[in-house]
Amino acid sequence: MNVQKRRNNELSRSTLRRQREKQHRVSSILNAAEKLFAQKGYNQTSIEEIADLAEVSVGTVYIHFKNKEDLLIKLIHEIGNIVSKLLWGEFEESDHSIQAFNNLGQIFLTNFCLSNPEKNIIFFRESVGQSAEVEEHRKQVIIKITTDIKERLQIVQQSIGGKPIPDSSYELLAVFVVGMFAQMAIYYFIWQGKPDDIMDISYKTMSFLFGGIGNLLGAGNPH
Amino acid sequence: MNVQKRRNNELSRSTLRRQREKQHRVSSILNAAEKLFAQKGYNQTSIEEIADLAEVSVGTVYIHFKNKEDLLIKLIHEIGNIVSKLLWGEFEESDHSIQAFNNLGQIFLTNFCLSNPEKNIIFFRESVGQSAEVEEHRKQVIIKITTDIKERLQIVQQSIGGKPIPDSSYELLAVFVVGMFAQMAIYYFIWQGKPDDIMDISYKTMSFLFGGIGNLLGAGNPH
Amino acid sequence: MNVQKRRNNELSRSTLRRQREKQHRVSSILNAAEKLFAQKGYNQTSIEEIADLAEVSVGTVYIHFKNKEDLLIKLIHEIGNIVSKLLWGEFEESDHSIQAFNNLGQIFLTNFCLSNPEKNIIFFRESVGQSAEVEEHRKQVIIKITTDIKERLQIVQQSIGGKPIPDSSYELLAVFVVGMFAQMAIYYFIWQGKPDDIMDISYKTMSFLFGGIGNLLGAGNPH
Amino acid sequence: MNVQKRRNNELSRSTLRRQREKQHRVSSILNAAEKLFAQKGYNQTSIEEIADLAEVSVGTVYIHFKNKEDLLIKLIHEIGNIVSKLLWGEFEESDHSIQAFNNLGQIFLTNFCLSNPEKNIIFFRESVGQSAEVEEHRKQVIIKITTDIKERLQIVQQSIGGKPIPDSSYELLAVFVVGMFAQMAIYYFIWQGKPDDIMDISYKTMSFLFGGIGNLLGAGNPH
DNA sequence: CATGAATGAGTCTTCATTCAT
DNA sequence: CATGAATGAAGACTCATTCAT
Repeated sequence: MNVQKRRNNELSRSTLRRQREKQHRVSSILNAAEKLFAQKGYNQTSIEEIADLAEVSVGTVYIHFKNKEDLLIKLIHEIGNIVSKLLWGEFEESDHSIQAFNNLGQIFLTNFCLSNPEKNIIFFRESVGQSAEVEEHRKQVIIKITTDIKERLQIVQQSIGGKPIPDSSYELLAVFVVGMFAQMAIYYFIWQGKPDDIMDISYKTMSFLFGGIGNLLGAGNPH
Repeated sequence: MNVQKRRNNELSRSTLRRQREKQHRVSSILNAAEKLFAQKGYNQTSIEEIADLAEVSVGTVYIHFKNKEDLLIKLIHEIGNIVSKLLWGEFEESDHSIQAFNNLGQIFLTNFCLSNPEKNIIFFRESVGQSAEVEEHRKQVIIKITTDIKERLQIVQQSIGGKPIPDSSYELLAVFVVGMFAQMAIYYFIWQGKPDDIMDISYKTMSFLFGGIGNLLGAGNPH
Repeated sequence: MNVQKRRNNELSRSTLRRQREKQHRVSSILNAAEKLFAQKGYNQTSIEEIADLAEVSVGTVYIHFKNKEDLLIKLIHEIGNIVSKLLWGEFEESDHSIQAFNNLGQIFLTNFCLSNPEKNIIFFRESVGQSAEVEEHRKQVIIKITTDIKERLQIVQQSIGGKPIPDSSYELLAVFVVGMFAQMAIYYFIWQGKPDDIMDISYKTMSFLFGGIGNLLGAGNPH
Repeated sequence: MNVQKRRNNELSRSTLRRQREKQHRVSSILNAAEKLFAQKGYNQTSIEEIADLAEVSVGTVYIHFKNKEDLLIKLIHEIGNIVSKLLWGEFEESDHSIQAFNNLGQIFLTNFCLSNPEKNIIFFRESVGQSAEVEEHRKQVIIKITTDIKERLQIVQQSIGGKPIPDSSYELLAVFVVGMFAQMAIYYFIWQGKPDDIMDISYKTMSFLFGGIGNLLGAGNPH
């Protein structure tokens, strides 16, 4: 093995290591930001605190993120992706029946709100009322989720052979669903410690939803 | 009219005028704060800007309000009272029937969200994600509204002779209602300019609600 | 008694009352200022607090005193006069002997430092390090006291027939005396609660002084 | 010299330079504060002015000092150390005889009051009557100096074989010495430009002191 | 790429002083 | 004279961002 080759190998190894380290650094910073934003609030958290908790320097934060806002925006999208995967990962593999919806509520409440209290706080509280830039990204993520729900509702409706209704009604329904779950996330998981019985709430939520959807879609009682 | 009497009248007039002026100043400041918080955002608005718009000095703001936070908190409670009066003023004079609920949605969307876009923005966006103090007051107001809705739901349920259900179910229902309307306020009135047809949305919302409530309360189809 | 006379009488009475009230108001304000300056410090006391404690309005303070500084300056001169009367009132009626000095130390420590802790604090702490204006007045008062002491020392020296020494030596002696008592006022009465035995300290102070003066004036042992 | 070694040297040099620069910045700021506090007064000096004079930014001042008060406190301790070194540096190397005290007065007046007019003003005027925090540190420094003097007096007394006297008498003596010199610092060096003849004053001061101490310690006439 | 000291614009807040009533 | 609400200049302090090493 000649010197050139050895060098190449070394570069290769070190490049990989650097990429790993870089990825690790970015994660550290995001995790630190998430923890502190949730704990102390976005405005009350300084970049220095984030850097300290992530065990990097202030300058390093600015290598990987444009500015403080950018940290929040990245967290918003990260959380949006997690929620999307959580909700649709299972759903896509299902029969797209109306019953498949049954699980989504419980998954959101258990696997998101309960399991990720800090993400919950950031998405439903700390990312609201900051700058126009942050608001824009939050809006995109929520509209994405709303649209996803709307499309699934349409699929389900078609699968059960319901009569066609205007697109705007599906949108409205999706807005309702998002609002209901957002409010539960705030009311039960941020303001109160956590609800007594998630399963019960989840069941009742679905019961409410089916009744409402059934009435709105004019498909009679969906069970 | 003798001198004594005239003097009394003069005192009375000047006292009244002072009170009017004081009230006017407080209102000016709150209006200016409301306008600027909605327009530029709470964090991006300085006390000096508020004072300028209200045509008072910076010091005067601090005579009537403890600090910047206090302005936001006062606005939150003011908006909470407005919403309460709007919703329950009419309802109390009604027969408390399930149909009386019909109007509430439309009133909220038309007389609050549409008529007071700045109050809407402040309550559903700018007052979120600030300090713990602000959050506490926002929480109080929303819990108040939620509790009010819960109690009305119970009254209506009793009036139609439905079978008794747990208190927590009414609370859950109220949380749903608040979440649905909050999300409509944000989605249709802050993010989009305004919905095409408020009447239609309002009608569909109630249809959804009746279906959902009916299903959840197990009272069969309420119509 | 005709109307005119009655009126005159009334005016006279009311004028007297007014003067009494005015004097009372000025005293109230000065007392309030003294108490608060000593308690919270000059810089940490606001005119509003002084007005509140004196049970007058903020505006009234400014009728009787040019500004906040003026309050402190008036207090400085008031205290200066009290100290002067305390020290020289008795001394003037004495035989101006060296023994007459004996009492002065004890009078200062007991009748000023111990009896007027607030005046002590204001004169030796709160009136120092403020503005050039305040400093100027404090300087005047202390130089007045220093000069008084110097003159008495000269009188005593003459009365015991000591040999003449330069004027500057008397001044130096007076500076020492002022410094010693000022430091006792601070050290024992402000920093420590109060000394264990004022009589003992007073006695030793005089013993020290007599020894020092005797040595400096070259008059041998003064007893 | 190989590369490795050069690199080490470079690191060493840059680290040293940084330390020098940091030390230099802290000194610049303290010097600027000292000059301005003495010239305009503590209250009349703004942080911005200090930063300007020190040729650093406002933020840099806050990197090295907690707040404005902290600047004054650091100056107080710095001055306290300078005075201590000035007084005891020479004394410790002496025979601890009563004559060794002779120089201390002159050293203080010449090498402190006359040579450091700004430090003199800060210690005896500007650091008085500010906040409780500042007062506490001033108290500590003066008590330290008083205790040092007291201990030296005891040593000298023992060295000349005087009869034992209570500890409190030494303390009182030390308080006198501090008070006399403090008052000279203020009277002659702050209020008057400077005394005509420091040597003469210094000589007389010691003469006074010896007489007073002699009398108080009951050791007879010390010459 | 990493560091972290330096920057300085930006803001809230205070409070002595004024003046219309 | 008395009042006390209004004034607004002044200043301490923060912290996101930069950049020389």
